[in-house]
Amino acid sequence: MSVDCVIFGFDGVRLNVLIIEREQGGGVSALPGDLIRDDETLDDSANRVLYELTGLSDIYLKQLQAFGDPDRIKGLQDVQWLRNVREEPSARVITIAYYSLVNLQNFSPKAASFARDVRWEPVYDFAKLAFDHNKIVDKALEQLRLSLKYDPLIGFELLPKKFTLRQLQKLYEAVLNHSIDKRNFRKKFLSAKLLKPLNEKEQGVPHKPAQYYEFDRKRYMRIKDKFWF
Amino acid sequence: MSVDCVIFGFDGVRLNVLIIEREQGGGVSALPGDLIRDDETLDDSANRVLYELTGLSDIYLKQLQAFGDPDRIKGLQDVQWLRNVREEPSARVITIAYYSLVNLQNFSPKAASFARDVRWEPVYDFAKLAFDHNKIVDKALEQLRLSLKYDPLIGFELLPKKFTLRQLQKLYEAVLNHSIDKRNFRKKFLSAKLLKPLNEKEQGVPHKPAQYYEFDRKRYMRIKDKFWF
DNA sequence: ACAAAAGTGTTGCTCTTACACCCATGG
DNA sequence: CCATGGGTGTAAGAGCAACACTTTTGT
Repeated sequence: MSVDCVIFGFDGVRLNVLIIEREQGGGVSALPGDLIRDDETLDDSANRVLYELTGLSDIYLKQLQAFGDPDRIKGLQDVQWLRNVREEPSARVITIAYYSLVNLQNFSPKAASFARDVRWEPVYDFAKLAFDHNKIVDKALEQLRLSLKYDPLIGFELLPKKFTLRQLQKLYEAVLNHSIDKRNFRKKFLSAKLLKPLNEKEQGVPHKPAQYYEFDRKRYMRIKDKFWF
Repeated sequence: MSVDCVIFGFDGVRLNVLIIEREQGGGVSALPGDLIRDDETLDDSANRVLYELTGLSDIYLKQLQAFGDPDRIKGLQDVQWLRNVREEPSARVITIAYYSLVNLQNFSPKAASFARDVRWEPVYDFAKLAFDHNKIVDKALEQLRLSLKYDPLIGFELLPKKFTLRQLQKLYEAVLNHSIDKRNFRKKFLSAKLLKPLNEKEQGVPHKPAQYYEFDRKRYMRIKDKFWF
């Protein structure tokens, strides 16, 4: 049994996914993932694997779902790679997928273990990944959209502490993949009172400087039930 | 690795869950579940296990999530039972939970394999189940409520082919666990045009007989996107 | 001066909620 | 005739979508 992690990162313009490149077997790209140990919970396992391969920690990972098609590890390149790395290369592997969102600037992943490289790839176009990892990314993206629609919290995970309304909107547009009316967007967030305006504005920008805000976590805690029921 | 199935059934008044009682180890109650075979998909596995233990088939099972706490099978009675039934009784077992909804009248479960009894238990009060199965039921119920709120389809799975608006409303009230205004409820469903009125009314009831309806699946297919986005 | 993004209100529409009475049937 | 649930409309408020112009800054 294994875990695989879909880590979404936002760079201010595009939504990205964290991809590793494997040492062995021709450098195929894949999601960070590895076998689960016998004595750890699933959540712990996901955190450990992510840390071992990319150096990232302190990321809140949410379980997505299990993928267990017996043929999911039967691709030619996949079989080759497994022969190099696993004790029982043809054993059936069910994987539990996790996903998370981070502000890309705050994390600098470093390849380790059997990863020879780690990088951010834009979600809307990237190449074939190992196993059924493309399917897993699709599912994670679908889940991400749903969550964002029904609960704004995860959106704030992707942004720096201080951010402008424009940044927040760009994020929504990148995830939902469609444009949003500026006035309506602002109205919605400002009336929800989830944002604390700071005494600070953008500097050195060639246009009217924007107000900085931060997320009001306490206020969110008080009203979050509303978003779900 | 195993699968466990949470099957919800509606009897017209209350929401129930399908529970089996095990042959060995003092007749502990549990969800229908068993080990996954090496050559089957997770979905196939869930269907097979449900069939083997209860005789039920042709039920659309949806994956809920994986449960993998290493301590989940360490209860005293659980360990005893595993010793009787499993080759490696102390091996770590991750389980993939599935859930589904059925009209209780249409299915008559029959205990088989290591189940010595199968029965429906009301969701809102039942005793301790084996392993972490109570936690699984809670999670499944939470998921069921969310689904029902955002997509009416699954509600119809729980009802007979012909049903009255009252039955439909009772179902919603049982699942969501709160009462709903009759007029608003009817308005909502009738204006969505998801119901086809039949040329048939209730008979022999000691009050004004109610109109029977059936679910308009074609119409649903045309407009279902609306419910999700 | 120009380019670029910030910031700001109103209107019509749709959806949701709250609420009370008469009707048809069986016993 | 009584008990039981079936069936019906309206009004107020909330939330959502569409839409255009002025302001501030750097170059």
